[in-house]
Amino acid sequence: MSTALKLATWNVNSLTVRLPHVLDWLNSQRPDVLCLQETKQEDSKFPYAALAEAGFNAVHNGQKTYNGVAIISPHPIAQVQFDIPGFVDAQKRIVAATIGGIRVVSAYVVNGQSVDSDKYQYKLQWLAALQDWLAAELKQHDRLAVLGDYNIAPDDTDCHDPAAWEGQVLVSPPEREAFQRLLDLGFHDSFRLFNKEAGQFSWWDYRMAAFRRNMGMRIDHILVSEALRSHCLDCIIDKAPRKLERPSDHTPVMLTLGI
DNA sequence: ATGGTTGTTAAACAA
Repeated sequence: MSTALKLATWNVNSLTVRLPHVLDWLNSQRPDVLCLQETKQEDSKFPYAALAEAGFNAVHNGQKTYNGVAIISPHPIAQVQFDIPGFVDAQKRIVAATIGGIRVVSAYVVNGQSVDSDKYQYKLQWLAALQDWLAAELKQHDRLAVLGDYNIAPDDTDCHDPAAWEGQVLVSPPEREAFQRLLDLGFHDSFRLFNKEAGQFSWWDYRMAAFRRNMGMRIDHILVSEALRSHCLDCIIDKAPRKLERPSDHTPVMLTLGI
């Protein structure tokens, strides 16, 4: 007898603004795990009560104005970890927890702004720290899923116009190599287990009617450990929330596991 | 066309 578990990730670009969308989505999809990024609020502002009303527990690692990550689940949330251990970072980009025997990480990878920026160097350093930490996590947790906004389009098929973006942040070779090093730890890009088509995106810039023209990137990912790979049943990008009034610029990605 | 939009917070900064 097996149970279906639904694990999702969504960069909401301000939970203050997007809470109605998130509550509607939680109520319609009833995921077992929803990881959020860019909540952009201090923990004192996080809507624990509204989520509890809908039947969900939550843990949040937030800060004012920027960043902020959360894990939401109807199940008990245990062994909560904030930030990357041993990596000094003023920015709130990681929360991890164990839910239903699965180790779950909600990650908001640094954007990097442009390849000649100090923020890009921070991005590469941050990714190196993430890799070291995930290597250690894998040793403790066979069933590990790392969900989030990676701010990396792993392949040219994940970018609407590879020629125009060549060498830029989100697609530059050093970032893609960092992403590959995560896969080399033993992770799988769960979306690509099911869908090899180009033009499947999770983020579209607000400008230039990019969503309508499908000028996007696939930068939100659900990486799963080897032990979870054979349990993956489906992974989809749900474009419906991106079509709503006042949407986030990202839309949810959701993995279904048969456990 | 080196543009455009959104969010936070009050003129930029980040994405």
